[in-house]
Amino acid sequence: MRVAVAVGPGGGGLLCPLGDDGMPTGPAEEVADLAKAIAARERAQAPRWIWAATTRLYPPLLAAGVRVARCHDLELVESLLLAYQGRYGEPRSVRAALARLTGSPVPADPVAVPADAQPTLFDDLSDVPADPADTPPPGGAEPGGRGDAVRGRVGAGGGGPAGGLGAAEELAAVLAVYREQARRMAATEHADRLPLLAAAESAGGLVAAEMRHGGLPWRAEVHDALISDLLGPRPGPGMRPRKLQVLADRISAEFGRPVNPDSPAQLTKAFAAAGFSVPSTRAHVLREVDHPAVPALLEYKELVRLWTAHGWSWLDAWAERDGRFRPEYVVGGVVSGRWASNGGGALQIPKVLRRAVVADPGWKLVVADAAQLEPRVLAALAGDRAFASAAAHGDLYAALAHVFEQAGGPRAPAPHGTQDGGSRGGRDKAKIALLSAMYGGGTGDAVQLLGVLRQRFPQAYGYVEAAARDGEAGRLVRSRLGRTCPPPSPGWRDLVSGERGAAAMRSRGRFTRNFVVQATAAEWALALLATIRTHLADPAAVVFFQHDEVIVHTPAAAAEEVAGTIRAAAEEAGRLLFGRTQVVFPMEIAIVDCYADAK
DNA sequence: AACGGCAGCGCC
DNA sequence: AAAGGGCGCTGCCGTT
Repeated sequence: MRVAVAVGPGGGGLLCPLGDDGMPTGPAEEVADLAKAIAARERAQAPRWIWAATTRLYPPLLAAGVRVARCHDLELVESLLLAYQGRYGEPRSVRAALARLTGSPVPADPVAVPADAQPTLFDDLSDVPADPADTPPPGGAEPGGRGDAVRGRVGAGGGGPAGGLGAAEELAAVLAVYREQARRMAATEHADRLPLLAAAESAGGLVAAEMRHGGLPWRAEVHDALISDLLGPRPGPGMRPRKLQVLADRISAEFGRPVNPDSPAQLTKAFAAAGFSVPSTRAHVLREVDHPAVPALLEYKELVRLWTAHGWSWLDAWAERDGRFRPEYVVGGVVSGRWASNGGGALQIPKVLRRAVVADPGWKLVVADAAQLEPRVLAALAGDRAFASAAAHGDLYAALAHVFEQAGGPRAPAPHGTQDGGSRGGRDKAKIALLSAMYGGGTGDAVQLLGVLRQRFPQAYGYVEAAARDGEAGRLVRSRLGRTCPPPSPGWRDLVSGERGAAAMRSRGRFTRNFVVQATAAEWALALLATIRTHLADPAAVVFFQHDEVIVHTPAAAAEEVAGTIRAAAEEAGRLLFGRTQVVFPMEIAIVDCYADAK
């Protein structure tokens, strides 16, 4: 069962049931309260909702207390299909897709509206004024500030009517573009896979909106205590926290002159004056420099990072009064299909701050992490029997180390008594070899290990090698379900034939080599997330997702059950992508009160 | 004063 | 121990 949706003015809209062929089975129904109508149909039929963009449609539904199980997000799918066709970065809105279909001028995508300007009602495109002067920017933004974003959104309309689409036009566009997308998916050599990817991506859009709506539990007072302890009390405006000032003074004293530790240029000069020529002032470089300012400098770097990225201004901006952190997630924001985030650095929460992520009283956090996801994905992708059987159990790296040691013969005997079948050092080497194969590295020890990898696991090795060769030749590569890497940049072919062409060629090879694994891992994670979401019993909710890790916030009594749901979802994700495979995707799961207590 | 590139470092 | 892939965010610094 499928129902197409279009948004009208004043919270109303149009609903149109579709048959299996994607054609309407009857006339569209005009409804005065779209949220209410969708809620009723969701209860009765739980259809797949066909709509223009989850980012526009779903937040107001959530605000009205309405959740849906499934959708087809035309905008996200348009991106996937354009990429599949090698047409990266073209406008992906429904209006643009329709314009391509009808041969009319293609409007540029609207500039993203600021994250804090979320609509409280349905904003259909016809509500966007033709003249920005009609609408004062939210929050009374100063000229040249947020107002420009609003202007850009309207002005980007191109050939369409100035005010965008009315409900009837939007519905017509949704129907036409949906049918066209189905046709394009069916026409690919991955006709059975792209629809899976489309469904997973669309489900991702739903979870992303729900995660933003629900928020990650965040205890501002814990965060504050933590940074106050490390940095000293909150300083006045324009002042450094006390501990940073102490360190800065000590650094200057050790150099014998004032040095701004925030300035790489000043630091380089100061080191030069002291007789140390440093190529950069990165921490790992400075660690090797024998100068008395170094220890204070390293400590300063660590703390200043915490202060600037996650200090009190972060708390002011992001820790909401109801004890939640609500970042904006951007589904498919990374070309590999990983998510990006907008504001708050949601996908870069430092480990020390995980202390501030605490379950509500009577609730638990179920923190689940896919163990060694990318190498397992490679094993399943390549269909390498030997590699897959190494990945058929718990510790993949240990299993590989075992194989390596056998390959090495008497020269590298394994110490006895280790329970995982290989020495610690062997395991680390296996890990390095594998990461080198997937990332395109291969210096030092890794060269030799890569040779072993190639002999013992020719298909797995060959799989990433082939992806690298494709990239070096300027060709496209795809994930398991058909997500496609960008073509080389316009100047790339000239660059490659030029003087320093080899470097550019290898660089693209490393990118495509990694792409096939990273993008397939990302879609495995998407399938995991979607499956978890559909099997989660009501008050429990996914509150965080980061590449290969998911956190569910649940009433304590249901925590064990949630853990089971997650394990089952991991198996299901493997089946969805790879069918029958002996590769397993084990999850490391911790049931905790505080994120910092996981693993 | 505003903008963009870069350095540096946090996460996977 | 670092390197190899992907990001976001901040402050510095040169340019406009």
